[in-house]
Amino acid sequence: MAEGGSGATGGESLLFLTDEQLRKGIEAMFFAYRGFTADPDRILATHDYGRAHHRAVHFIHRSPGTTVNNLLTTLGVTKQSLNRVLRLLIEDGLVESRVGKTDKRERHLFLTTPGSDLEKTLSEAQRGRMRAAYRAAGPVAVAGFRQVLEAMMDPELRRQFQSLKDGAA
Amino acid sequence: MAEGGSGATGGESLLFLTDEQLRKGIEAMFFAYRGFTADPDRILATHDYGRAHHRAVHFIHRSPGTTVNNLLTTLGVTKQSLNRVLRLLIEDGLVESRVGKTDKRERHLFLTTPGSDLEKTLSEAQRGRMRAAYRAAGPVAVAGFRQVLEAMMDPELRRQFQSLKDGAA
DNA sequence: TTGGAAAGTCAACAAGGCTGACATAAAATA
DNA sequence: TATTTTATGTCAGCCTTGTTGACTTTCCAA
Repeated sequence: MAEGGSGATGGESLLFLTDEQLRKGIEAMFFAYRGFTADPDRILATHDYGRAHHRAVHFIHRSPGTTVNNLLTTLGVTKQSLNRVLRLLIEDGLVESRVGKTDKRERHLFLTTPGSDLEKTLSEAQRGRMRAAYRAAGPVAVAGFRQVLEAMMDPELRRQFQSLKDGAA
Repeated sequence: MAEGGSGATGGESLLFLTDEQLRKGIEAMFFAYRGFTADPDRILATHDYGRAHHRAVHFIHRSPGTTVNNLLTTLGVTKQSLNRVLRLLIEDGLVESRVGKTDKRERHLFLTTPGSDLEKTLSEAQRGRMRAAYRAAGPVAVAGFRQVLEAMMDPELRRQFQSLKDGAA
């Protein structure tokens, strides 16, 4: 209230830490996350998969050969929960699970060609929205966006995110 | 890859629209959202409520006297789904439902004192993290954060968000 | 060599989405 | 006035995706 209503946030003064500003940030996260997942969700629905499958496929693509254990740390779910998702993806031939060479308890996960295709479709859709948002907001805003998001993560997740950020391949 | 690794995003050039940058933004959203919900989730767990209850309580606090129909548009769920949540909150005495004066079909929703208390606890926790992130990133970053989030919303949700932003009381 | 830890799987349950069908009351309209 | 539409609530049943508990296989270290 009593806000003038110039730009998106004002943001020049100390005002950006009022409860009101924080509440707006919270609601913005809520609504933006809905948009963020909307496009992949639509695609997934036509394939009888859900968000959980998307996340698995994304991170297997991101780190081919990752183990189940790695993956469930990244995703923050229980192994039982992940297992259900993986089982279906493997049955459907989107993911391949290879027994570890040095440690036979481990399963290394890879996308098959159809798995890669789905990943591509999903990430294209999601990147499309992201690209539009980035373009609309401009590089300075994007840098700020990323800074705030990183600061919002739990420290452990932030470390994980940062190690994913540049590294690997 | 081949990124130099100076700031969070680089962000000065056209680089901010590469697929790699977009992928990082996507993963940042994912991990940040986990942080965003972590604190309230912990509190809710001790009260036998879930995220759905939090969302209802938040928006009833935000717009006291709102109708069921308004609320389910805002939340983007079905009335059956919302009803299950509201029924429990009303039973537990956190929410009060008053028959509309002008239109007696409508139910207007209000937080009771205990409902307000829970809302306060939850939003304090969530604002705490938000405040820390805002403080760490600074006002310019915050402005950018908000710009990108708004650009990411579905147009209809964006309108809704913007009308909530300053308006009402 | 044996006992514990680690990785993964199976089973069962809960939360919270969803659809469909139906009831009621009130409002709007023909 | 009679009919239709709107707002809400409720029952039943389904699905996804979390959870815990119990179990097997494998590895490693005492």
